[in-house]
Amino acid sequence: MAGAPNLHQRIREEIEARILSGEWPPGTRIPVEHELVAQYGCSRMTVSKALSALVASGLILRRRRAGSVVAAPTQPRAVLEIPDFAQEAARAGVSYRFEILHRAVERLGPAGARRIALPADHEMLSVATVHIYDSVPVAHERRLINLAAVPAVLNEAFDRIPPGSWLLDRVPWSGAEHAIRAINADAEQARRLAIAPGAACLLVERRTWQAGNFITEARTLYPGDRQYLVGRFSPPEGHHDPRSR
Amino acid sequence: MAGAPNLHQRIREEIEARILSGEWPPGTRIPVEHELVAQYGCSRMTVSKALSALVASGLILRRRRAGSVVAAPTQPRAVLEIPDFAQEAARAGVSYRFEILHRAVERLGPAGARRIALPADHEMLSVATVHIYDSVPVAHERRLINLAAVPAVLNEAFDRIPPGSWLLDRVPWSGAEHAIRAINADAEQARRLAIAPGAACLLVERRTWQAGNFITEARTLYPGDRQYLVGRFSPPEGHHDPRSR
DNA sequence: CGGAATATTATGTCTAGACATAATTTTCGG
DNA sequence: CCGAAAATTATGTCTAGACATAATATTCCG
Repeated sequence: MAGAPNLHQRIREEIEARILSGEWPPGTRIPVEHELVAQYGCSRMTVSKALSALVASGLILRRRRAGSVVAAPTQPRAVLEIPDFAQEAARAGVSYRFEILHRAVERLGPAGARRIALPADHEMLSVATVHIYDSVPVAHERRLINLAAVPAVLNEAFDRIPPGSWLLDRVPWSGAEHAIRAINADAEQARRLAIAPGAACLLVERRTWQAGNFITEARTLYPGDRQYLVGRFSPPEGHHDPRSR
Repeated sequence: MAGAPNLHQRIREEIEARILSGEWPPGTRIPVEHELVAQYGCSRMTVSKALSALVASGLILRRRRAGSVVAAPTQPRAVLEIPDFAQEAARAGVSYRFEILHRAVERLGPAGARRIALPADHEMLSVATVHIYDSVPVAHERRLINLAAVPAVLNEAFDRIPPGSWLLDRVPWSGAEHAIRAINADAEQARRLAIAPGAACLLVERRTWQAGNFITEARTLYPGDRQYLVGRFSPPEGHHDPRSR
C-alpha cells in the first residue's frame, strides 16, 4: 500500500527533530526498532530504512545488540562550492571572458612534485588563465594537467572554453584535495587582477585524481576584498536552510 | 543469506566503478532494476537499496518509467573542517591555551544586524579571544552570542573552556552559514597574532541558528601563511581517499 | 493526421516474514 | 568469586511478494 506515503521519511524527520531540538542529547538511546514498529504501525523494514538514513547523515549510531544512540555532534564543517566561472557569470547576469596568459609543456619540478605527491619529471601542460567578469578580473589561475592521463589536451587550443571547464566536461575524477590560504599578491598577480600589490588574496588549490592517477592541479587566486566563497552547512548531511528548523 | 553479505553494497560499488571510470558517462541509462535482479540473482528490494544509495550520493537520477540514468557531475565542492582548537592542538601534540581579550554585553549595531540578518538592538555578549599553540598565536576570534537564546552564558567566565567549545558542547544548532575572505591584518590584529601589519589573513565567518533563532557568530582570523584549512572531497558523497579508486 | 484515451513500464513504497551476527547478560562450573 | 559457556537481544541483510504512481507508448477516434 504505497507509492507516496513516505512513512520512512516521516519517521526520520520526527527523530531528527527530537535530536536537533536537544530533546534527545548525544548518547540518548533511541527506541529500539520493534518499539518504533509498534508506535508507527509499520514493518521493521520501514523503520530500518529511516534509521539507515539517519546513520548515513551522521545523526545516530547503530550497534548490534547495544541499540541505536544519538551521535555526538560532528566537528562543524562548511561546504565550499567551487563554481564554474562561465556558469557563475551567467547566473549573476554579467558577461564572461577569459585570457590565456601562458601555455607550455613542462616537466614537473620539485616544488610541484611535493605538492602533488608524485615523482618529479612527469610531463605536464602548464596553463595560466585570467577570468574576467564585465571587464573586471575576478580570478587568476595557474593549472597543471597531467599529459600522461589526458593526452588529448594537447589538441585543445582553449580558444572557446577555459581549461577548468574543458576538463570538468571531459575527464571524470574520483578524488580531490583542496587547500585554502591567504597570501599577499605579488607585483605580477596584482597587475593581472588589477589590485594593489600586497593586497590580501584567497588562494584555493585543488588537485584531482582518477583511479589513482593524478589529473590536474589548479591554483586559483581570488582578490580577497570580495566575499567569493560562501558555504552553508547543516548538521551533518541534511539539506535544511539555515534559519529554519 | 543475510547478516553480512552486503550484496547491495557490492552492487552499489560495481555501478559506482563503472560511472567513475567513465564507462558509463552522464546520461547513460542504468540497467533497469529487474535486469539487475536477474544479473545478481537477488530480490528487487536489494537492488533498490543499492540504487537509493547511489541517488543519495548524487551519482544517479531515478525517474519513474524513464528508468535510472547517470547524473551529470555536480559542481566541485570542498569540505572545510572547522576544528575545535583544543582538540586540534591535542592531536598535533602541542600545548593549547587561550586568552579572553574583551568581554561585554552589547546591543547589536547596524553592521552586525546586516551580517546576521536580524533586527538591530538585540542584546549580545561580545567576546574576543586569541588562541595559542605552544605560545604561538594561531587565531584571533571575535564572537557574538545571542543572550535571548543562550542566557546561561552570562554565568560562564570562560576561564577554562573557550567560548566556541563551550557553545558547541551545550547549545545544539541546526543551521549554519559561512563566509570566507582574505584580508590584510590591521595594526591591532597583527599585534594579537604576532605577524606583520598588512600580512594576508584568512577570515572565516560562521553564523549558527537553532530552530530559526540566531545563536552565535564567530569571526575567526587565521594568519594566512600557514595552510590551516584543508578540505578533501570525493564526488558527491563517497568517503574514498583521494588517490585511490 | 492530430489529439485524446488507454495500456504499459519502471520506479516508489511497503509488508511479514526469514536467517545471520555481534554484543551483552545470564548461567553455570570450578 | 571468577571466568567460561550459553542464552538473549537488537540490529543487518535479505526475500517474494503487493499495490501506487508517474511518465512514456500505443491505440483509437474524429
